[in-house]
Amino acid sequence: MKLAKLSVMRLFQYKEFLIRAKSIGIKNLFSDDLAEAMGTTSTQVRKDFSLFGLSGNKRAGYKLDDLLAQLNELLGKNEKQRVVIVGAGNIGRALMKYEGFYKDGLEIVALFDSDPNVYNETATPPVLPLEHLYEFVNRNKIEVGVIAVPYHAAQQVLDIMILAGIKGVMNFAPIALRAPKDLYINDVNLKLELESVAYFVNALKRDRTKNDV
Amino acid sequence: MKLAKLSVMRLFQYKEFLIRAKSIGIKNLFSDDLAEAMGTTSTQVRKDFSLFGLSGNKRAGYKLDDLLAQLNELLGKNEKQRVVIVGAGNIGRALMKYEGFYKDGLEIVALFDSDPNVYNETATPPVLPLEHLYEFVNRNKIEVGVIAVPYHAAQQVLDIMILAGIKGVMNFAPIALRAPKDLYINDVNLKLELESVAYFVNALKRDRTKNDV
DNA sequence: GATTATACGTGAAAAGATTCACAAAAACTA
DNA sequence: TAGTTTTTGTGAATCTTTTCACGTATAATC
Repeated sequence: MKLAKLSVMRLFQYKEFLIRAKSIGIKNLFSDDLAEAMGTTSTQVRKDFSLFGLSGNKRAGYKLDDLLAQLNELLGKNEKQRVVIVGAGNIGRALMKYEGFYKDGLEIVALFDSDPNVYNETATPPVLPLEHLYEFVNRNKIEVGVIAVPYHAAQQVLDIMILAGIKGVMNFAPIALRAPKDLYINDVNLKLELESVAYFVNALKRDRTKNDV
Repeated sequence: MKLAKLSVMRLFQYKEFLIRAKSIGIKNLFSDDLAEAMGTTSTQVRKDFSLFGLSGNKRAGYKLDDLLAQLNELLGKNEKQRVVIVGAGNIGRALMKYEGFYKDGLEIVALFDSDPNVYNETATPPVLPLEHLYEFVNRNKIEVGVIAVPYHAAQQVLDIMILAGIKGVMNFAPIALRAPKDLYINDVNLKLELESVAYFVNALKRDRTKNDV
């Protein structure tokens, strides 16, 4: 299957919305309703569905339960995915504490750090010494990892992850990591995202004042 | 100017790399070096530069100091941008504690929350009651805000921000916000990002086993 | 049961982003 | 200083994603 990354991301969002819609008793909906809720267009919604073979009923739209079942099948709700986080700093701990993961099949099973002051083997999830990363991942067959360490340590951590069998990484370190291409890397750079907001605010302001003249 | 969002984001990343390169004594470099460091191509680098009128020297590449000066000019390093964060939960506090912002022109001037237990007016940045958001933003002419509240509160917070004069928002709430189109919104959905990693790991695995048969 | 209205599904067109290909400028060489 | 090499800068081509346009199925109405 082609990796239609943006469509997949939207499918997850549709799913999220459908779960909420279900919880308030909605049984049927149209692509327009989804589009409206997601800030996109009904065509986009239907195109995404079309790409992945999700279908509804002409004239009557979609049955929420059916659609949700199809999405869960497609997005793999049933396969629980265990995740390790490396770096127990601000971001690592924020992710750890986020309760929303579990119900969607994501389980944070351990954090790792190089600072002995933060070790806590009895917590859930435990915070373990970085030296145990390889063995832990390897033994427990973990496939997804989060890198939340300073940039100078990130490549090193990734190399261990790869050796240990990790197949997909969410990377918060602001650096381009080297990896074999069968590893899936998702870079998330929060500073960059915030900087870009500041930039566009300024850019739009400049634009506006220029046009006023 | 056209909003070439992806190019702008890359420009910020080039800048980040240049700062590091400068700190280890590099004086000149080629588009190839930048590309290599960023995991992209030299053509992409030059195209980005071309789009924004950044130029170097044929055959001799780029003088690091010149390039950095041009980037700072373009990306507005000099204009300090003050930011408020609404929501003093895990993500809000993680951002607050991140020290990397300040040196790049971003200053977190206050957090806001609805929970009296987290108020702390004397801290830096202070954590203030949500009711003060409008007045604070309005009085201090803040233009950038971060929404790090649960999804059901996000629209309400945004509405206040808009009234108070905010022009750009980084939104961590997993919901499509309604806003006039002169407001710049950057949605960041961490759960979605992690879910998608898990999805692609599974998808690639399925693919691989299928091809092995 | 025939007619009509509505919303889906999807090729085709458009828009947006990346890569190609090469002319031209600058530095180095002899 | 003439010739060669290297790297930039950018139109054109390609690839990707989104939007358009419309045929078709289905529910509702008469």
